Amino acid sequence: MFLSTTTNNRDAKGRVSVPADFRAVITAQAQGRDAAFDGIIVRPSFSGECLEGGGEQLFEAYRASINALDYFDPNREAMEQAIFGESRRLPFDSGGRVSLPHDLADMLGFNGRVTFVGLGDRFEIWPPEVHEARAVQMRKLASENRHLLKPITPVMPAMSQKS
Amino acid sequence: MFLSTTTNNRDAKGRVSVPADFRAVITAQAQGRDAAFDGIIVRPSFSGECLEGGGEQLFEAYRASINALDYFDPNREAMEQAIFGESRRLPFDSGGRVSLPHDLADMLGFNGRVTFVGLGDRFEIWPPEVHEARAVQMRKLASENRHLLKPITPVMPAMSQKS
DNA sequence: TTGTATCCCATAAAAACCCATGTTATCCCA
DNA sequence: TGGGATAACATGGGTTTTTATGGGATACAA
Repeated sequence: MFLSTTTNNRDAKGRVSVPADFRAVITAQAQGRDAAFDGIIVRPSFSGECLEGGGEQLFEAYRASINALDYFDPNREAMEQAIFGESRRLPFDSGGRVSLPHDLADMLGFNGRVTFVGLGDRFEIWPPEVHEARAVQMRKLASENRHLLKPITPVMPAMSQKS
Repeated sequence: MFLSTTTNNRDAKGRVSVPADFRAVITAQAQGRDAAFDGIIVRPSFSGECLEGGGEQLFEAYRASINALDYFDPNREAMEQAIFGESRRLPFDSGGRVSLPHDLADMLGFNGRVTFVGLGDRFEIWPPEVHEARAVQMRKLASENRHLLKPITPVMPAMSQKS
């Protein structure tokens, strides 16, 4: 599960460190599957304001979801284009960095620093200022609607007490 | 189940001992799941006055709850941001401590001592003075409204006492 | 060449790890 | 039931490892 928010530098070569715990999540996902690719996959979000990213697992999930659509459904083609056509593999270098292509950086307005936001199954990459402004709003909205969150912690399966 | 209230020191390195019985709860939860992570996860509460924390189980429950929201519900994005984006994994060291990041400590006003309050499925972390003041009010409010508590003690299935 | 991507090495700061100690709680046994 | 032995816990400090980050050297393509 991707958690927390981290802001890292994007250097002159376009390289950015992927937060270590994100890397750990991806590496863990990579176990238990053929998993050749060591890196992240990103694509412009539907809103166009940020990049959406994850490991190969996330995009496998998208594939399964898209495969559930009818083969000749025009929406399917649109999804295929938007999800698969627009995404990029960004391999880790030896230090756990990826290089964020210039065209994507330009599109999103990255200038020096980028913010990784963990969102459970996936993460997003934002220009720090844009994210900060948005986070304030989201926090407010979430707080106002927190009743939507059902605290559904499962009852534990008979915790075995030792004698 | 997280129970009781404990106040521990936060040392110069930002380390705080998680109460031993809280650790026991988390360890017990960690059995019976893949459970790689050994530690707690915390995030600023909606009120912003304290940290809310729990084991990975709590946040899995949040995930399930959030997944139940419609994919394009703006509330869902807000929840993802507020819950996942703002939370942090705090791994235990060998002595059962976590290090409480400076930015969170500053945000909440921790200066040396922190209070863990068990709340059943989760716990909260407060500056001791703030918690103490609040506890008085809560106690009063709870007392005034104690009629809301249904007497739910289940009828015990004839507990067989020997001797 | 010139720009771009990849690989390797260096480093300061932060995080994780290891060991030590006083104090409290728990156990055991007479 | 008293009290000493034992274990568990909270806490401190030093050391090692990771992490984020920079820069140079190399390979490739436009």
